Amino acid sequence: MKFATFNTNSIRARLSSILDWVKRENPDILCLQETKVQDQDFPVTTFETAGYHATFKGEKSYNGVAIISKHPLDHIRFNLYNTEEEAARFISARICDIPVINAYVPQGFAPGTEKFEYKLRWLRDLLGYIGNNYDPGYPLLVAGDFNVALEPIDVFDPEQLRGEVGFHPDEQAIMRELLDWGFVDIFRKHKPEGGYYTFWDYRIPNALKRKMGWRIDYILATAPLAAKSTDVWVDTEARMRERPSDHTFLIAEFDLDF
DNA sequence: ATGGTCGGCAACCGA
Repeated sequence: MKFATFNTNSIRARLSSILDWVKRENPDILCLQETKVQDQDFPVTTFETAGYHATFKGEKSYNGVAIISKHPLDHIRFNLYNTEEEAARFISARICDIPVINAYVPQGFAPGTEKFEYKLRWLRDLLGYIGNNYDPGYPLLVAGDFNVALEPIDVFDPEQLRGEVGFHPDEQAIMRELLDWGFVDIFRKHKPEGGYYTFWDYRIPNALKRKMGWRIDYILATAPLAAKSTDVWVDTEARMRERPSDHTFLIAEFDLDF
């Protein structure tokens, strides 16, 4: 079973590249973030024509998440909270009896701001939601853009970046709590060494070439599923050549019959 | 060479 996650930074702007990638890589499940499209405009038929099911929750201009799957999705949930007005950052579904959560964690702007507090609150609420609804002894996959790098080896310049948004101890503490609840960071399991990134800031010129990246996208799995992961990689080659996103595809392979 | 990121969406906001 091939599982992937990608922050699109507009699914409409990169639809043809994403479709090419899907046809080439043939993932079973693909979690997308920052689709930036309202539900009535989501390119659902494009994915259906390619042989995929799709579930999505979007809003105008910002955020937006989707799960694309070769296999039917059920038990679909669109909200982290039980409110109508929340941002489109959470979507979950069950695929072949495996629960999947796709999250787009708030970016946080800068420590000490209201946006940063919102990010911390959202992460805590995600942790609380998972703790209240799942059991670490059973299969669960959580993927997405967490906008938090955990360890010094996960950013290009830990000394300079320490304390900045995305590499701040308050965010890392909640991420660690989430992992300690019962997740394995699948990338770290297979690649214990550093220097692998999933995000390069557009605002840094030639950030990819200069290796000025961050590992802020994750595929997390509870122990019974993590035991079945066989490989993980970041698809830097296919980083949307003609229209690069600031993120890359992150892919994990599981020894599961799908 | 005298600038130097994107996308959405229509002026700037968010990343």
